[in-house]
Amino acid sequence: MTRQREAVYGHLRESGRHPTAEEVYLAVKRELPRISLATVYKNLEALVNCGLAVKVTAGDGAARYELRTDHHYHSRCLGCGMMVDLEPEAEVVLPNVVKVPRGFEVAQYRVEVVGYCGGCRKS
Amino acid sequence: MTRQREAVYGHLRESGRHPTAEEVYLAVKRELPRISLATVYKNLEALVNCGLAVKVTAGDGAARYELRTDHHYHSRCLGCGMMVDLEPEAEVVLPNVVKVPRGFEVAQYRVEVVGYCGGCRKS
DNA sequence: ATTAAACGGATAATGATTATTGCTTTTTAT
DNA sequence: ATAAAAAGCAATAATCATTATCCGTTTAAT
Repeated sequence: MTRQREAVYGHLRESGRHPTAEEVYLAVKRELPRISLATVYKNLEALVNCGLAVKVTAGDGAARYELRTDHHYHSRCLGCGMMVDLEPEAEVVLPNVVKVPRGFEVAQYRVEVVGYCGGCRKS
Repeated sequence: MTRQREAVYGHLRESGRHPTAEEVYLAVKRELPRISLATVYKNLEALVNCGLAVKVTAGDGAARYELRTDHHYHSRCLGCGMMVDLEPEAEVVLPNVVKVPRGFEVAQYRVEVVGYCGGCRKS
């Protein structure tokens, strides 16, 4: 845990959001002005590898990162890309409701609700 | 519907797979050797815009395309990136099992089972 | 203290996708 | 039928996110 990695981790913890690598970079730079974007990427990857953080690839643009918590779902806004955690109303174990191909080893499953947030909603 | 667009559409229909833009390009090139990768991208985008096809962004690598069908789920192999349709065992209406934020307009939801296919499975 | 390993910073490279440009084909209006 | 306009194509350049490389510096082990 170096100062840089601590700062990256700290931003994930304090922001409580799902920032992109770029956003983490801009935020951490205020504290460590000499940090490089590549360092942020490297430290985010390190945090993911040791299980402290999770990388959520939205698909359209940049990947987003968050601290690892119990399994939950996300909503994603097609307008601004904002990502928000969703609380499950009922626990659903996805691998039980779909037919997984023979021989397929399930590592994880993802559920994402896509649409438009209040601010971006088309009027 | 130009010859090029027809060929792109035809490949999506006949392959029955989830090819990337590159794979569509290579396949269509056998029929229309002068076609350009950019044309394939543009036509894929046009097919998506008019609702004939769906773009499925896996997150790690290139996006994949398929013809629009009724809603279904996907599995994705972390080894080779292969994507396979999943038949639901039971119909689950996702927006009913999560709390969507106030004001959020749900356009679609995605379910993805991630893991390793039989061929890529770690022994 | 000395050597090796890990890390950080800067920059270059890569890979997927999108934008631009000029040309060709098709469509439309006369 | 012919001229003008529009749409589409191909090639290439540009962009964006991410990863690799290189080298100097810090940290850890002996």
